[in-house]
Amino acid sequence: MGRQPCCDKVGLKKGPWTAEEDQKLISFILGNGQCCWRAVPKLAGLLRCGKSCRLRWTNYLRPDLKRGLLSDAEEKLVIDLHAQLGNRWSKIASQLPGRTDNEIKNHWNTHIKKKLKKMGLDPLTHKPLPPPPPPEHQQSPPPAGVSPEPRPPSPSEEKAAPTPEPADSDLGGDGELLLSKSPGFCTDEVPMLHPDEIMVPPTPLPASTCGSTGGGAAAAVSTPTTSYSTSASSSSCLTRDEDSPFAFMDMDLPEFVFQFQTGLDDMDARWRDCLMQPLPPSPAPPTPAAYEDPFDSYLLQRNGGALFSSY
DNA sequence: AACCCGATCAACCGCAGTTAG
DNA sequence: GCTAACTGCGGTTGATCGGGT
Repeated sequence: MGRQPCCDKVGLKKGPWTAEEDQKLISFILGNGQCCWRAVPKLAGLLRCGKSCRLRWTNYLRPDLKRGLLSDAEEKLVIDLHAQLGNRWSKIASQLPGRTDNEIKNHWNTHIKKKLKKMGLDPLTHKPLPPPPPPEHQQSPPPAGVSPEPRPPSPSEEKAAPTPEPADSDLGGDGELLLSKSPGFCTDEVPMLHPDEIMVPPTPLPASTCGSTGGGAAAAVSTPTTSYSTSASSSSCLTRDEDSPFAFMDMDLPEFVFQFQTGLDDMDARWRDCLMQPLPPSPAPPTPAAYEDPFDSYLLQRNGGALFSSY
């Protein structure tokens, strides 16, 4: 006999996560570290399967995530990596600190694919597309031995796309990626997280500073998922990329960021404490004025008016 | 104002490899 | 060594949003 089932699928919740669920998950992981996802839902009091918890954490709640559109450099890197790795999104994501495989996959499918096609490149092979066939009323079958290109590949074809096998040797040798030695955080090598390893967001700056610092990394954090529109007012001058309080991890740090370093430990404790607080029975939406404390203000801005994101 | 449609992205599904019993 | 659960990955789906008509 093997192990116990990871989760009995009966009675488990599906669909978008609520703020309360997020808080429970964050609190649990902050308090206990990241381990055995199977046990997480039970211990955290969530009616989710461990898989769902892991996904939510790695794709959305993880504090080191850099949100927002990929920069040009990142996009170039993704294209470069895809040319060598194919659809190995997790491998590609591991070369882009703060990005998830899901995010890159989505970006590829929604942006990069189109760009490459516009440029006349096959997104699968990264080679020039054959010229489009002259328009015909009825497409006649291609001659024997001739591939009816171009056409969108079926999923199975895409899966079997000519992925240059990098021999999975960490791209060493000739196939070594110049950019693969980035010392950044690897998303598919997520270390065990402990509360004191969680980066703490710096105090937000007033909205008036947006754009003037060139960073504004902490000015506001949208909580996407089901609610990224809710924080529009507080983050209107920022891109989502800039929204993340953790976005500075691999960026040129705006000077003001360093001003917060000294108080970081204290903030860490408060971040944790705040997250560990049980939700009030019926949280009254606080008014912005009620949060004169920078940290509370951060939470307020992050979630567009609530300590935790409104859904 | 209402509707349509394309774009976006969080979340789910299912598979494969790994590992515990 | 076998079986079944666990974990991670890639593909796909569906809800939501915003722009156009």
